[in-house]
Amino acid sequence: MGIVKERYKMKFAKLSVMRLFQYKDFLIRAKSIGIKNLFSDDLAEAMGTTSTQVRKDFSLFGLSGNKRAGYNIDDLLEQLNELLGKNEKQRVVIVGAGNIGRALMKYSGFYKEGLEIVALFDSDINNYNASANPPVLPLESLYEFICKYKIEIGVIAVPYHAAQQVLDIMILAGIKGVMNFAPIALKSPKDFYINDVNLKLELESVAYFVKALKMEQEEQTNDV
Amino acid sequence: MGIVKERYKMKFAKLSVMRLFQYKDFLIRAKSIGIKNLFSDDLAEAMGTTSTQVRKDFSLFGLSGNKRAGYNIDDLLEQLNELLGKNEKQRVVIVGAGNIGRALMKYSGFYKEGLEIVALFDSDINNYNASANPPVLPLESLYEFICKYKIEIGVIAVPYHAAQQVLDIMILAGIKGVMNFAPIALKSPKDFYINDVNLKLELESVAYFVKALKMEQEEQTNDV
DNA sequence: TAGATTGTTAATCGATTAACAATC
DNA sequence: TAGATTGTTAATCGATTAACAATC
Repeated sequence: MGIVKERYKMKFAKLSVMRLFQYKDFLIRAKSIGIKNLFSDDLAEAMGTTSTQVRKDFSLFGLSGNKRAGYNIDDLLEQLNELLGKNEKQRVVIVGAGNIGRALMKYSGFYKEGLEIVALFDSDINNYNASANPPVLPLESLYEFICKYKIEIGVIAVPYHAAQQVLDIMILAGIKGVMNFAPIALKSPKDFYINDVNLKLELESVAYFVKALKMEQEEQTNDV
Repeated sequence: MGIVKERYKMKFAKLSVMRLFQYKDFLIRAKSIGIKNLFSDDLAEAMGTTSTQVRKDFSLFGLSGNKRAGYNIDDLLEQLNELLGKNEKQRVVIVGAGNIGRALMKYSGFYKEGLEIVALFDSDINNYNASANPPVLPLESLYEFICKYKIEIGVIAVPYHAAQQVLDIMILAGIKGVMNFAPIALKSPKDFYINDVNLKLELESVAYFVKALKMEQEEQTNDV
């Protein structure tokens, strides 16, 4: 138990943690088609990374394999589940029932990862649907709901001018971390985790690098 | 002209480029309320970063200010527009007319950044709508459409089992870079840019760090 | 001028990659 | 055993941060 706790460190990079979740997803699929063991090479190939990266990640989190047979999928999955928290379910609320909010809501894979989206909240009365699963509730009931069900994770999928307000309510009600889609630098206490996801910037960066690629190719052509 | 070309380098990190787009958005808003000049400190504050970071980013891309008056918004915007390509419009196709595809489609801010979403494609006949703006077209017409309009940027918002197929068509038709929402390591030529966005992993990582925060706090309590 | 700010160089930090010893 | 694989240490790479000279 002490060892497990020891492993939970904030210092771990988001990217390492995300890769762990990816390994886990792949292992589940591999297991479902009857595979029992895997080498770091196999995992690396499937994920588009290197075997060194895989072993480094595992080593960082204290996951170990076997020098002859690689990694036993059952063992690894058990450790990953404990580490990534499949066992204790974590409940999530989504604020904003637009396309982004709905996209996450519809994703069915969270439940088996220990995440449960328990409700959406919206300010538009036309979107309310208390009997849906998950229900879409009025924004006014957000604070009470979070308190009542002791929710700790939130998703902010509202327009940017409403985001800080929503976050403030969440913080007050006891949420400990959010995924934020609003394009704004939110203010929060330092023991609060914010993961900003800005889809506009992600697409714009693609446009930039496509242009950069073209420039490079033109330059090479000119050099000849 | 040579100088501008020189600035377009693949080596620049995605994060720096994304920050440039953010600076630009903020500058546009600042300008719209009548501000003429800004210090790196002001920009940093608005973006939740540091003035050193701002100046470093600018320096990297050859953007300069003034030791007394900071940065002139008009000048800076002009340079950023040239650098980030507001001038030559780039057209984008989105494949997958689900919630993610629609979320991007509905976003109205792309046009003024030089990006134009010209069409969505879907395999479900119920989603077709050729007269919408942008139109939703059958997947079968993707290849022809890309060729005809010389599209260079794509968004892959389809289920993971269809993603590689869609990408292969895109590559064949002349697309140079994509934003990929499918949770799969796509294969592509090396002069092709892929920006993977995995919303599931982003949310799961929040769950992890919330748990990690709690563990740390418990540990501190125990230490007393 | 004195003070404030930029722009750059150097230092630090962190993540990835390479090298390789251990060992099954 | 010989060969293959893990796990770790060291090297590299890249990005952020600190320090500070230049200068308006």
